[in-house]
Amino acid sequence: MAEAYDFRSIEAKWQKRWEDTQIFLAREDSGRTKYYVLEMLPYPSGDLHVGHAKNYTFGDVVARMMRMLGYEVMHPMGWDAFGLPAENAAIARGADPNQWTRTNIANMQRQVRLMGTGYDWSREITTCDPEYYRWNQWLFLRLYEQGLAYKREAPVNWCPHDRTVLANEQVIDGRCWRCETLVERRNLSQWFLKITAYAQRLLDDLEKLDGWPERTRAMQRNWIGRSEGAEFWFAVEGSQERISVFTTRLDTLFGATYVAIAPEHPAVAKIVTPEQREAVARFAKNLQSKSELERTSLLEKEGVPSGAYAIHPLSHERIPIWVTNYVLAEYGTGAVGGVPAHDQRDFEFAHKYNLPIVEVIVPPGQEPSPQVREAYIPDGVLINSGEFDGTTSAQARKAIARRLSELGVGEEKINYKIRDWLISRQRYWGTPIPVVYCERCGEVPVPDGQLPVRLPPNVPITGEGSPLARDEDFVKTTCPKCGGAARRETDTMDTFFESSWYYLRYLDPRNTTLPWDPAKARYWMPIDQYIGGAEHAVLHLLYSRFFYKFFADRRWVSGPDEPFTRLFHQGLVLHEGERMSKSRGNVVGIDESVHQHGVDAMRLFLMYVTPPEDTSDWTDTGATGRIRFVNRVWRACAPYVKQAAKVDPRKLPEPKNASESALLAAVHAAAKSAIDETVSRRFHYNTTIAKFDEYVNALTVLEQSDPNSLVAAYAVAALPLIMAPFAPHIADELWERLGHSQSVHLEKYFEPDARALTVDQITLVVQVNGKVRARLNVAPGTDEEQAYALAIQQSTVIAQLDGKEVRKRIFVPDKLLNLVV
RNA sequence: GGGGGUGUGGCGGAAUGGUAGACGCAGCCGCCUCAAAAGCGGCCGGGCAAAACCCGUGUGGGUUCAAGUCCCUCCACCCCCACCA
Repeated sequence: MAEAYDFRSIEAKWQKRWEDTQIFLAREDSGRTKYYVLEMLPYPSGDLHVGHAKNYTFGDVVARMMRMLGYEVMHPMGWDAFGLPAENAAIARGADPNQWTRTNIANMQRQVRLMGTGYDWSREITTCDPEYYRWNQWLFLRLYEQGLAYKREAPVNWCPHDRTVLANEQVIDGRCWRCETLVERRNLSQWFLKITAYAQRLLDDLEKLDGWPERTRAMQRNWIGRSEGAEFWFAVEGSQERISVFTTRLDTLFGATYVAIAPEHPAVAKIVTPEQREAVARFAKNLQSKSELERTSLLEKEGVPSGAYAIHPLSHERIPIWVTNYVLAEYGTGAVGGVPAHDQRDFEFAHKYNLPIVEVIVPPGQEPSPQVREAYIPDGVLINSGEFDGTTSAQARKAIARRLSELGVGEEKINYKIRDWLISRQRYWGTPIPVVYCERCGEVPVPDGQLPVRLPPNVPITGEGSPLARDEDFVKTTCPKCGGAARRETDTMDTFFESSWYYLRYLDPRNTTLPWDPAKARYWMPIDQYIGGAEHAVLHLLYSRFFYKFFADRRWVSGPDEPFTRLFHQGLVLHEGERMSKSRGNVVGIDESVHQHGVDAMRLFLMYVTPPEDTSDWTDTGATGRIRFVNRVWRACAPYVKQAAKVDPRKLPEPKNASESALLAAVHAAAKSAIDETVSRRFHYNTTIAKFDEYVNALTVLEQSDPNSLVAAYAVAALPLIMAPFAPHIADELWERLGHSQSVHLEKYFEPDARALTVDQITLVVQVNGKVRARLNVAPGTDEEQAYALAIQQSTVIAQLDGKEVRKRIFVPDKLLNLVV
């Protein structure tokens, strides 16, 4: 093999070979311990770039390592194929969404194969296949039966550009997460999933997920947003209405000098006085015309008096009710007690409208302020609070809650920020919601036997209104209950529905009677290592946890009721320091990169440039370094292949000299690093690949001094085993040239031997008062006395000791000797 | 405002409390070559002519025989959430 390394033909050869021999199939009956590693399934947007490559390469290295370490590895791939871009392509250039999606999938399949990733393709799924989405519908019906899927009218987020509603999780800074259009509020009748029923469990179980990044757990905690407080009501003077409010600061209750209420609150219409009716209506209308963003980013708090008065539940004082722009209709009860002295927002509002400011909390041992200039937020001691004066905030919260409860006007309460998950979309390219509306029977779920409710082809997509609603052939149906005329639901499901359970379908992708066989879930679940972007922290990852808990409650899965034991967020890939984007024209595509550098070099570069969780920067010069490495491997191995073919890489040779033991140590250190980074789940393969460099460097050194070295031949024989998960193509090619008939990827991983890692000379550091003064080359195991005797002969040490007495010696075997004087 | 995180050469980064800067990129010098590319060898934190010595992991302190690493202070930057009552 004197020829130069031709990565193009060799990589293509092995990709075909792996596929033909199906070496990556996952089975349940191997008797091995299972390991399920999964990258979040991609949306088939058209082309893969090196950012995708980093993600899939990382998962593939982990999968190949675990397989060689003796696990039965599940590593599947699929396509998250429903969604807006297909439909937008249809609107923009008349493409058929199905055709558009299928074309993209075909191209991306080709590219994924081009990367040499070892997937079990027999389990591939595509979520827009009727055989997939029928199980979406089936699961929806099970949720419906349990009261966890329901329809109601509610103020929802409406994206005027995409002409659909959005889940709360899909509104980012008041804008649509896809097109960044300002989102509007609309009252619409929509389907929801009752994720709030699982709020507490979703929160509590975050504690168990110690294999997740802390920031992701923190984000979910914040999103669920539990707060402990109390709910109580104000009577409205001269009315039967009561205004309920939620507060976490019941200790400040006596400081409430007004009630603030959201304009959308249903009580507003009932309590507003005739004189104020017009002003309130105008205020509400003005506010409604504003987008969510304009509304929530308003700095100025404004309001109008309703004209009505509330009665304070304890002091029985009469306080005004104001309709304001700063109380959220969707959180808590939509109304709050205004406590200007102890809440900055209330302070600003009261200041503007000259409402009274009553101080009720002071720091312990302090007098009330002569003039309140800003809200005092911390806990303290109560004043101006009747019988509660002198108690601490913490005591007062309990005591006041008790009193309100005795009076029957309130109680302690836990509130969550999380809302139910809105899944209706007024779009075409999604799973039809399996419900019909019958004039006689009302809302009727489609029976299982009639699934799937198929998405009709050739529906014109103009972007105006729900496309399915215009397809009369689809809409007109008969009632499953009475057989009478009925109309189908024309909304489709949020695509996060299908991605909340797809990892279970991989386990049993061709099952025609159930979405998956619970026995298969018992073997494979939970997912041992999940890999994907941090942007899904509260969308996909929270929805999936919710679904999985529902499945666990139904006993469709067993074991822990969390689907993802360990989670890893890979970092972005930049290009020369900039974010890759089509508009910048700086996207580094897979085809281009593979053609230029080869797959192995690309994989090595992506794993080498940073630890996988960090942002990495694709630079052509950096990638060049890994091409050099691949070529170096080839050149360094070439002269030894003949000899290495006769050497057993599992049998440790005896080194004859220092270069040989250095190479031997480098070989074993490289394997040890690969194993350590994998089993520790740290995955810092950048350090492993650095050790590959040292491996090949040591081999090159030996090659020049001793072309017949047996240790060098051994290093060449072992190299494919050690590098296989990282550079799978060149590894298999070398393995074959060494005379092996079976793929190296089916071999057991190389086992590092501690004996090889011990070298005959170590550097022992001599410190004086903690500063390094000399380095001794000694045999490992040199004891303290020997080391000391050598150390005090060193001129640099003598100079530092300068006749002073050595008060203390610290000796760390094979590491250092510190002399304290 | 709340939460999470990060600060190490020109750059990416390495370092179970124990030799700071492994490995690579860029750069510089040399060998090879008619020449270039590739390859091979060497240098590469700062100060000094310099082995020695001094300084050096955002800042200031502390713990320790020993701190990039542990604790506290401050500074800077990044990410997420946010009139959430």
